[in-house]
Amino acid sequence: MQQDAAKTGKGERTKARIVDAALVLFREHGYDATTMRMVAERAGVSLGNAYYYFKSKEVLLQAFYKEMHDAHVAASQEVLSSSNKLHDRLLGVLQARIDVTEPYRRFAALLFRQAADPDSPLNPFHEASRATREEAIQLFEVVIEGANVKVPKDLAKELPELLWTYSMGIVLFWIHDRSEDSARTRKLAAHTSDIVVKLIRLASNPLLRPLRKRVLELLRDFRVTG
Amino acid sequence: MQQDAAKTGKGERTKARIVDAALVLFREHGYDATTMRMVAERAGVSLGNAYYYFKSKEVLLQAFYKEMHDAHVAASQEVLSSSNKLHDRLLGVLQARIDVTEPYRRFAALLFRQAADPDSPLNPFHEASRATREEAIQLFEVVIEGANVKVPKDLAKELPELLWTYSMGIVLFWIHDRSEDSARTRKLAAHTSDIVVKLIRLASNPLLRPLRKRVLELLRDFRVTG
DNA sequence: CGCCGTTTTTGAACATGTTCAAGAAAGGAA
DNA sequence: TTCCTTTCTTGAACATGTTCAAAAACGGCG
Repeated sequence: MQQDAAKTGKGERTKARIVDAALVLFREHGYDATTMRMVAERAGVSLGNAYYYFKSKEVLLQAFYKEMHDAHVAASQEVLSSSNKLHDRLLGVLQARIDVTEPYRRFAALLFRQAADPDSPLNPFHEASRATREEAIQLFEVVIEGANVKVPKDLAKELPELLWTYSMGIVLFWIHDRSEDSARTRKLAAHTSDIVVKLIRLASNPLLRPLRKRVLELLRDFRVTG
Repeated sequence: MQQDAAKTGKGERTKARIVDAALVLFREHGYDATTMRMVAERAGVSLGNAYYYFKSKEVLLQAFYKEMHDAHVAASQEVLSSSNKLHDRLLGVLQARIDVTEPYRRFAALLFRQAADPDSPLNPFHEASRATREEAIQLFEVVIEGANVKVPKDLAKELPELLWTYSMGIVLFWIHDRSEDSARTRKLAAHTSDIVVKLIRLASNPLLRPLRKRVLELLRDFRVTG
């Protein structure tokens, strides 16, 4: 059962070639300027063949996001393995994302373009992208687990997703941020992550259990994600 | 200087015909299913002529949004002229929007699709749509002005835009809401508007002035809109 | 009216995402 | 090997947003 490229199913290899071509071209010319014909040609297949493997140009983006996410996780490792302070870890992960995705700001905008369409399979809240989303949320699980904070069980259960949602808010701001090196977004992340950490500490106070319960229930009831 | 249709500049009339055709077709078939050729034909002009007046299909949407907004304002009048309770007024306006735009939920999704693109002229945060945005914000000015609440000056200045932002959040939720008659969004609006009103009261407390100042400053610093 | 610059209109052409019928290749069963 | 089914591949065609050069209509001016 060897996994040699030569042995891998032919289809698999063709598919990989198409993704690779798309990634290079997306990076080089951006999404809009990259045509499916360019992708097909670079991959050495016919136009129709590209569509045999990818139902639309849009789904080719998923490969790009996956790659960005992997890079983000890798870039997050440094902070996550060097500090156990919640604020450092949270802010570090947010900054890592900016660092990694900075050159591809316009792609992030596309992500939100899709996010707005309830029927798009790329919508991060959509069922079809559950896997991708859960992987992203997992990163925030790690952020919390490795931090020296005690959060009550009920909150702990929801916290990763809450932080992910918060981070999506940062991304949304970042998309519109025209400042040099995304300086404004970095500032926003620093400010708000501080507040978020304080809120978590506050919410963990046993005295606030009833209020916390009510708020968490509300959030659960109106959760957007499947 | 009579404004007879017959006397209005020829260009104006053609332009109006195109908009009218677009509105009817958008309503009937939706945005995607309406082609520029259909619009042109219905308007009785050539395809190229439609593009002479409207740079793209997208900008034709603006006319649609304008119409929806006007309908929303009209539908809001009832509550606004019958109650001076802040909560009733705020929730009433939110509900009016749901009532009015319910049949066009998919259009709202398009709005956010554009909102995600920082360069789109339809982006509600964009400079180009400042007029539209300010008109929408104005509605919330009325909501506050007619309510029997005293808010400190510094907060009062920002409040309309804050409420507008909040209402955009409700819209974002609504886009993904598949429940019958948008029931979930209505519930969300009821819950959150209550909280919002309480927060406004709380924030107006003179004792909280320093905190309020800090938060408002933060908001001003990181305002997304122009 | 006849001329000229501007505005409006047209129809054809183009670019590109997507579909599809038909053929080629691959992989087994007999 | 031969035949059949499934998988893969192709190239042409289609739909539609958009552009553009040229023609037509318009509006004043002499």
